[in-house]
Amino acid sequence: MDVSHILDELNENQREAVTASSKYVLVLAGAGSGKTRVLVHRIAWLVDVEQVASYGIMAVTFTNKAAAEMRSRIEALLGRPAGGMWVSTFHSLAHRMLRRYYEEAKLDKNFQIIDSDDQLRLVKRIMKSLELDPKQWPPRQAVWFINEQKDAGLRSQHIDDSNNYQTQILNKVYAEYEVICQRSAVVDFAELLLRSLELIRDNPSIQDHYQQRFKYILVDEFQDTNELQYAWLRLLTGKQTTLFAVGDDDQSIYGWRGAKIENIQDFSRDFPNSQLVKLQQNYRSTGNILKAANALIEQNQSRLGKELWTKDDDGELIKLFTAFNEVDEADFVISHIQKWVKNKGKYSDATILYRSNAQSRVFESNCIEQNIPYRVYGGLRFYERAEIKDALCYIRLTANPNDDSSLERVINHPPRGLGQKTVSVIREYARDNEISMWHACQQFIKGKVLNNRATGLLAHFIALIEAMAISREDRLQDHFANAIKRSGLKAHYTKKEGRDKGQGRSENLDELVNAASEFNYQPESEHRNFNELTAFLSTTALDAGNTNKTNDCVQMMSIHSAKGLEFPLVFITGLEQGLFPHQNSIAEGNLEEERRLCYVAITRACQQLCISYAEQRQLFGQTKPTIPSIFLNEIPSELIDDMRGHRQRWNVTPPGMKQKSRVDTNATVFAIGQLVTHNKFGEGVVINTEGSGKSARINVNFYQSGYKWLIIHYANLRAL
DNA sequence: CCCAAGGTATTTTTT
DNA sequence: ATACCTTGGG
Repeated sequence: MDVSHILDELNENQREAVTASSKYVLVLAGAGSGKTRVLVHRIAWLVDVEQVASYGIMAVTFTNKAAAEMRSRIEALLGRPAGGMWVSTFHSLAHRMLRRYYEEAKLDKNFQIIDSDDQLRLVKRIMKSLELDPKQWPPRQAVWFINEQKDAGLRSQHIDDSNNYQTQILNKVYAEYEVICQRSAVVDFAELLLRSLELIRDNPSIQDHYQQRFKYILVDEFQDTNELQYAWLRLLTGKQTTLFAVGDDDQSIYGWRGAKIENIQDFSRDFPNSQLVKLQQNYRSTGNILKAANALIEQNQSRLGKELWTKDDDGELIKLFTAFNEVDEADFVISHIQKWVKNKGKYSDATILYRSNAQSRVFESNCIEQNIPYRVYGGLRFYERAEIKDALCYIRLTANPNDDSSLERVINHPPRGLGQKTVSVIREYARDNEISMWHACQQFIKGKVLNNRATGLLAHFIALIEAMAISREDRLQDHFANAIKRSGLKAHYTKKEGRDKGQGRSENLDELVNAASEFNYQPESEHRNFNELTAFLSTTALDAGNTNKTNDCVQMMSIHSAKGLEFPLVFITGLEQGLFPHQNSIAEGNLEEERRLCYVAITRACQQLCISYAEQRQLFGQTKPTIPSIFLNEIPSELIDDMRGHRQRWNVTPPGMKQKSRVDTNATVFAIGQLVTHNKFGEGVVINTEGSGKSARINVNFYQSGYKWLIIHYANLRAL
């Protein structure tokens, strides 16, 4: 058999991983070392060489994007569709199992998935009905508690709260939440995993079925698995199962949402006689970038140990820019990008990374002023938009009217006279009688419990949903168009928000109909056991529709969202104590995860890496001096080109600072960044100005005596 | 039912 | 600074 197409383009270690014969294999794949390539080639090896049926292979990822990429690369390498192979996210796989065995999982046939926004709303309502003061008991904290318990595999009944009042209260919310979800026939994200874990664990025949079927399980980004996902994998890994896990402990940056770095660290203990393969040759970055990354991550104590190397040259030094403030920092970054573009490059070569999303503002306004195309990643996704969720809640009700969560959202939206009072009567009645709100509504209409007006309005609402439900048998797009039309949402938004904004919402609703018409329903494979409507609704919950337009523009994103990506030119900004590493992480003692985050950031760069910090930064409305990040000290200075010395000082007002930096006074006009001299304090740099006329003040960072606020009128400053 | 005023928090994100 | 949420008055 000719295996050259699978092995030819691999290095020695990659081949070892792809052809490994051990039952349990852990591949420690450094950044840019060909991790996905190894997974894809491994699967091709199994199918083409070891003659494993596609049907017997399961590949698990965390994101839909990764799953889609993996599947398409597998099919490209095999030269045919990988039918029967399960290549999906944890949640999507769990979901498939639950649709297949909904009865054993004790779920309604038409159960729906709620997203984190729905979950928060639901928890808020429950806490309100339990009369918990939201100031004392923040709903977000309760959501966090519930998800944390589920991720640990615990139901409310398993939790010992006898010694802790706070746990008692939170667990009471959890218990009530479980009841409402079950009655509403909805499951949240963590529930998908927990429910399918319980399904496999409590039904030996089902466990046996999956263990017989999937003899080859492959896991991507293994360092990001949480306790529940790990337990789920172990339940599926039977005596005959081959488990192939790929990950990088140095890139574990999701500890804060439950990822257990221990899962990768303890792999060899939990899976005896496992084979460890390290991929350390990097195909992405220059030598200097890798040296910096290696030196930084070496400061972490708990590591499996790995050092990246490249056949590539050292390349350029890492540029370090010390900015006066965040505006100056943005100006440096953007002008540097301009230079890059003038030379040879494209805008899309460049990415600006930051620790927290709020930092994007300054870069954005600079781009706007200079007419530079840019794109910020990580905003609201399509299916999370309010108007889309509104429409989907109507549609969800047509599939499953018992969904209280959806009913609450739309019963009076757009307003139809069913205000808080009426809704709370319905809610209480449903709760007391242990029925869904939909059933409560029906009983209210028959029983005339409410006054005539409310009864009539309620009957009207019920009739509306029922009328929408009739079109359920139509083509998906017609069903959607009908529901949207009858809901009155478009008119509502146009009236409330005026033409421009309302029109945007209206267009989004049309886009939803489009999405329905383009939906690829696959009853033979992916959507077996799903009807078309349920399949679509599940997709909207599990795959929130990332719009990936690749125009030529500068990209801005948090370091977390940059994981897995690479760019020729990378800026890491805001390297200041408290910002990066973040204050909260320092306080929680999570410095190692912050350092891994910095490692991820550095290893995104292919050719040129620029890092920067500001000497003072505005945060929460206050400008404060900063301390440079300790990570700067951990990068060897011989790798750094410190631009502080040889960057030209401003002799014109930098763009974007015309308003803020100039002061209207008869005295000299000073720009931020300008060098000035003072009779007593000597030379310094203008940091900020404030006020106007004779009371105008100026903030100068003097080289000798530090920061001073001076009244311009009296200070007698001279520009240099 | 809508709007304005005031209080509060403000890391990172996928499913 | 600012965005989000609750609350009170019209």
